[in-house]
Amino acid sequence: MGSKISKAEQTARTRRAILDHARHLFATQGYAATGTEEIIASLGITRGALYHQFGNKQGVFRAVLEEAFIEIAQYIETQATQHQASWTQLVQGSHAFLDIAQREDIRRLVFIEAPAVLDAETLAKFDRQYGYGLLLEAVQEVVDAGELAVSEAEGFAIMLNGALEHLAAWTIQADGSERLETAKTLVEHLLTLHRKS
Amino acid sequence: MGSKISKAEQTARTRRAILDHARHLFATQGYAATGTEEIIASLGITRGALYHQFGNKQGVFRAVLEEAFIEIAQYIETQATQHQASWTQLVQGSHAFLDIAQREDIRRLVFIEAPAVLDAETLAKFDRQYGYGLLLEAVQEVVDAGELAVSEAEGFAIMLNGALEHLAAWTIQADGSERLETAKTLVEHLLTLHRKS
DNA sequence: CATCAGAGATACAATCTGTATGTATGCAAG
DNA sequence: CTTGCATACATACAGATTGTATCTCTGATG
Repeated sequence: MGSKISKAEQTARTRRAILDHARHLFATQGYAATGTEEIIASLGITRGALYHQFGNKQGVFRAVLEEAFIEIAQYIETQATQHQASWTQLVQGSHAFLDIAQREDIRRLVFIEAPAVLDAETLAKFDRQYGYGLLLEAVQEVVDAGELAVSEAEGFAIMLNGALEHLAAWTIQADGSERLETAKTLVEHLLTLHRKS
Repeated sequence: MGSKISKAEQTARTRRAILDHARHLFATQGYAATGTEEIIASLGITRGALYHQFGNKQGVFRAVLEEAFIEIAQYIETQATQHQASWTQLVQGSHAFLDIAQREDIRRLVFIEAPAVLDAETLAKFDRQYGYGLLLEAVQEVVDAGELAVSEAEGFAIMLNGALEHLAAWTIQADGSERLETAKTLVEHLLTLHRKS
């Protein structure tokens, strides 16, 4: 009958409220230190709604993490596709990764909490879809273009991925953008050294 | 007076038993999924002993982790010091890292669980003492010897560290030693490219 | 040998997750 | 329109788990 909001709208609002608050808590306190009670506090709902929408606490984290991953992938995609050459896309994509990883919440969720909270399989799926998978594609294209002298594209992409991740963590430990610039220089230099002459 | 064992011996046995069992459980099930009750089960003691020796569950993990870190550092140290040249030490040390990281328990404890369980400060201390800190020293020596063309030794060490860590995880995902050999080749190639001509 | 400190056991309080059950309402079919 | 039902959510409860407080026992020590 005549009601304020539709059922789908209700669901959407509830999920959004939970996801937003849970993300903030997971990113600031960590997964283990955040209770389901705390997540729904001051949202005007009970734990029943949370369990109905997400199944369990891990389900909430999985949903939160996927949104974080999507943000990463979208940002990098946006930055990289502003260039034509596969080489430039790889370099700019790497820089974009370092930029987006400056965000504390993303780093904490994706690199600190996620590996311990989710099983390897689920995490690998996300990583293939939004993380390492995209990097590998970018590397492969440069290799196919004959501009990168690497024997094993997969291993090289893994190596680059690890380098980027740790550099990102390093840049946050100090304030100012000096380290971020240093990191970008180091990565670009590393890629250049592997460039086919 | 005349008793079976001394007090110090008693403490040592208790701690060792807890550390061994806890390490196995933390490494196979993860920290969160392992209860203190489960840790002391079949050790002939109660949770009281565990809390007396380690304060809390996190204290047990911290002790377990430190032992794992020490094993890593010792193995790498042993392998690296078999060579004289700082350059060779860096290369062989990197290879040694990949070797020791093949052990599933070490990888799980140090790279998956530790970042989520311990606070950043504690983890950083361990890393400086047994992990990244030693790598940085090795890099610095090569730089000082004028054989490495890097502007920022610290950043380069971080980058190398990340590359090694992810490569190690990658080599375990498949069986056989092909990936391990590939990883070693990739790292050595990376270092060689940065070598001062 | 008398005392004390350390090791460990026991019992309890406080959380916290997940589930089972109950209720109201949007929505679709007749 | 009304009847029926599935969905969304609330409530109450069971089970498990961490940490602490208290008590006991026994080496170590002067």
